[in-house]
Amino acid sequence: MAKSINAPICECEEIHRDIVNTAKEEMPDMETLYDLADFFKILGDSTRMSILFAIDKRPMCVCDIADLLGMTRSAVSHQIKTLRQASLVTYRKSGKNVIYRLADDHVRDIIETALLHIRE
Amino acid sequence: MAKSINAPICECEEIHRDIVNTAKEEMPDMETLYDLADFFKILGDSTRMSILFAIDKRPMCVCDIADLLGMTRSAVSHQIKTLRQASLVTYRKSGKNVIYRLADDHVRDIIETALLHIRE
DNA sequence: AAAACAATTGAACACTTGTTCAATCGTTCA
DNA sequence: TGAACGATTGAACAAGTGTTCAATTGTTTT
Repeated sequence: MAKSINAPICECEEIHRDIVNTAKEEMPDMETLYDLADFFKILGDSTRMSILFAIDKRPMCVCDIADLLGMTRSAVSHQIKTLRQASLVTYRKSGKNVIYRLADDHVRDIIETALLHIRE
Repeated sequence: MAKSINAPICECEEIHRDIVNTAKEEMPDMETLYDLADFFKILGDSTRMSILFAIDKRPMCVCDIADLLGMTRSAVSHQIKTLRQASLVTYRKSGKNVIYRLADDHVRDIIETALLHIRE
C-alpha cells in the first residue's frame, strides 16, 4: 500500500495513492455523472412515479391523470413538463386534450430492476 | 368513451371514467410508489453517483473517496450514510478505516440502463 | 493510559424543489 | 366570432436536502 503524499481537501494522513489514482482514471466524466443524477432525480418523486405507472399500460390525458391521482391539473402539468423534458413521456394532441404515454422501454426496465432491489 | 360522472379534485368536465378506473386498479400500492421514489431519490445526486462509481470496481475507505472526489470526509460520510441506509453499499472495518463497496449488482444494472437512456 | 487519527454525528446554513393560486394559451363548438 | 374548457405557465410559499463546521466516537499504537 502506498503511503500518503499530499492531501488536497481531505485532511487524512494515510491516503492510498495507487487506489485513488486508478479509481480516478476509471471515473466517468462530470457531464455523465450529472446527467445520470438528473435522470434519477426525476424518478425520485412519488408523484412523477405515480404518473409513470398511470400511463404505463395506456395513454392518458392530463385531466384523467389528475382525477386518478387526486391532484390539480396544474400540479400534474408541472410534473409532466419535467417528465417531458427528460424524454420520459411523449404526447399527442387530440382536440382539446393532450394524451401522454411512456416514451420508451428503458424506464420500464429501470423501474422493474429497482423493484427487485427494494423487495429484497 | 364514458362521460363525466363527478370530478373530486380535478375540475374537468369530461373525465374518461373507464380509463381512469382501469388504471386505478392497476396502480401499485402507495408504499411501493414511495419506496421506489425514495430509492431513485438516492441515486439522484451527483455526489452519491460519484461515490458509487468510485467504489464500483474496488472497495475504498472514506478518506480515499474524499480525496478522489475533492470533498471533506464529513460530507462523504454523510452521503455514505444515506447510501448505507438504502442498502446500496456495505462496509467492512479495517483497523481505523472503514472500507465501502457496492452492495449488489442491481445498482450496476440500473445505472447501465440509465446510461443507455440518456445517451439516445 | 494517552496520543493520534479515521470516521461519524448534529446543528445551522444556503439552496433546491413541489404545490398552490391566478392568469393565459389554444382548440372546439355553437 | 365568442364562449367553454383542457392544458400550460409564472410567481410565491413551504418543505426537503447537501454541505460546512465543530464536537465526538472508536480503534490503534506507543
